[in-house]
Amino acid sequence: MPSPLEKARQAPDSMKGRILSAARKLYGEYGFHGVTARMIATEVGIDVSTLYYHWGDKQDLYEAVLTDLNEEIRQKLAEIEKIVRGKPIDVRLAVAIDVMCDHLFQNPETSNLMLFSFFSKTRTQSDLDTRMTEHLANIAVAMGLALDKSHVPPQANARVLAVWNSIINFASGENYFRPMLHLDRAAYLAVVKETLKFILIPAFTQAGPDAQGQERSGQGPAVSSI
Amino acid sequence: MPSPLEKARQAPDSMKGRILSAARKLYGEYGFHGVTARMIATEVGIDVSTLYYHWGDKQDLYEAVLTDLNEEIRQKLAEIEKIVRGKPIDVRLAVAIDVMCDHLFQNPETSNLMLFSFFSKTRTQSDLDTRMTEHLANIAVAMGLALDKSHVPPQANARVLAVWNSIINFASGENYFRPMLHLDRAAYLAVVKETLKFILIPAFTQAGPDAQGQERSGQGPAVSSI
DNA sequence: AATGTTCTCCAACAAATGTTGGAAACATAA
DNA sequence: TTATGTTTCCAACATTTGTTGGAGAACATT
Repeated sequence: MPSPLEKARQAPDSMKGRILSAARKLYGEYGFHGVTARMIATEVGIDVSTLYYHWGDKQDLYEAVLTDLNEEIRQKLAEIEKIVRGKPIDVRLAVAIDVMCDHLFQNPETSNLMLFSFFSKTRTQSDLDTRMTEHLANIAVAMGLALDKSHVPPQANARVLAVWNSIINFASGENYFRPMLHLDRAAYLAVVKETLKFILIPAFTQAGPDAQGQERSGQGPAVSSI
Repeated sequence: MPSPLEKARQAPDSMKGRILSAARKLYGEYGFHGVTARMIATEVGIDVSTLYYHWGDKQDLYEAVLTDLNEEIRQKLAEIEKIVRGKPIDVRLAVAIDVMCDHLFQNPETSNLMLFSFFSKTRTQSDLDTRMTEHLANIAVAMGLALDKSHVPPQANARVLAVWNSIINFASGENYFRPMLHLDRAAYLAVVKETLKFILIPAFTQAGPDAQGQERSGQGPAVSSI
């Protein structure tokens, strides 16, 4: 029998897995409070009590969705890191932007769920929180903003967050932004990638590849411990 | 009697105004579906039916909140534009970041409400949508990314969106990000401002003040019609 | 004081929602 | 076949939620 510890990543054809992915889709669209147990059951095509049979209460299911989400992100980041290891920072950023955009545009609920976690009040502290800290630390080290995963200065984390958020914003906001730009999906995706590279790459390359974190133009204190 | 058209910006001490600001705070924290009419009434300290007496149904009240929000943003942008008119782009950005951050950190629900509008599915098309397009066009022209408010290329709008979103993300995400960075409010605000300047200014200054929109490093197609 | 208007609350209703008990359907093994 | 365990659904429950009617208080105007 499978390890009882692998709670995440249900077999997608099992009933439990089908419920999980329907819940994920709906929670991503409407947020926790915007989704009812019956909505999820209808999406799967089952009775609502079957849902309770497999996944305790609504909160448990939501946490399971977040755990699943976290695992997906971890995998994607590892995949990117494998591609860009050792490359210069501008290439790293360009590849990360391309790969993450492609992925997030194919899984629109992913970025939505992250944003809901970031910006809505939740009563219970979620699992995603601590995992997110890990992801950020890994990226910071990979980008050369910190030397040690366990000692990442706040400035470095903040820069990683800025990059991260920029990317997921455009993915999450497609329904809102794309009509404003009058673009079809493909054109929107292309413009987003181009814009992200335009915004993000100069910040990390301007001072030269070995001077990341150096302060320029005298705005605010310099990042010290890098 | 006051003009019936000034629906937004209620007198803050009137009952209608008190309800509006309580609703605004709560909708900003929990989103539309996360807030009940009774929560708003309790926050104000009145009975729920009094709320209905003043503001039709829950949806009407939410739309009123968005209209109010929009007016506040318009005012703030106008105020910024007055300060920075004619200044070079790096100064414009630095001032805009400082002023907007100060404002958003004092009114945390503002950025939350915008993000909810951007990223959650809403059944009814809101007023904020069209206003947001106007704001973006104004900023694009002010930043020199477009010559004419009515002809802003999608690339220019996308760049403005990237700047805009970066700012409101840090404000909205304070509850989530600040514990991750282990900073108090003041330090967080300082790091955010520094980070935003680090990320945003180089993109618009690197190629020189008269070359905004020029493509660099060969990523993607150039912005043509600027 | 009398009267009309505005405001506020109490109580209630219908619908929606989270949740559960139990019976049927299904599978599996003896 | 029977016996046993698993899965699914039907029906119902208690609570929450959006919403309204009506009675009284507060207030203004005569």
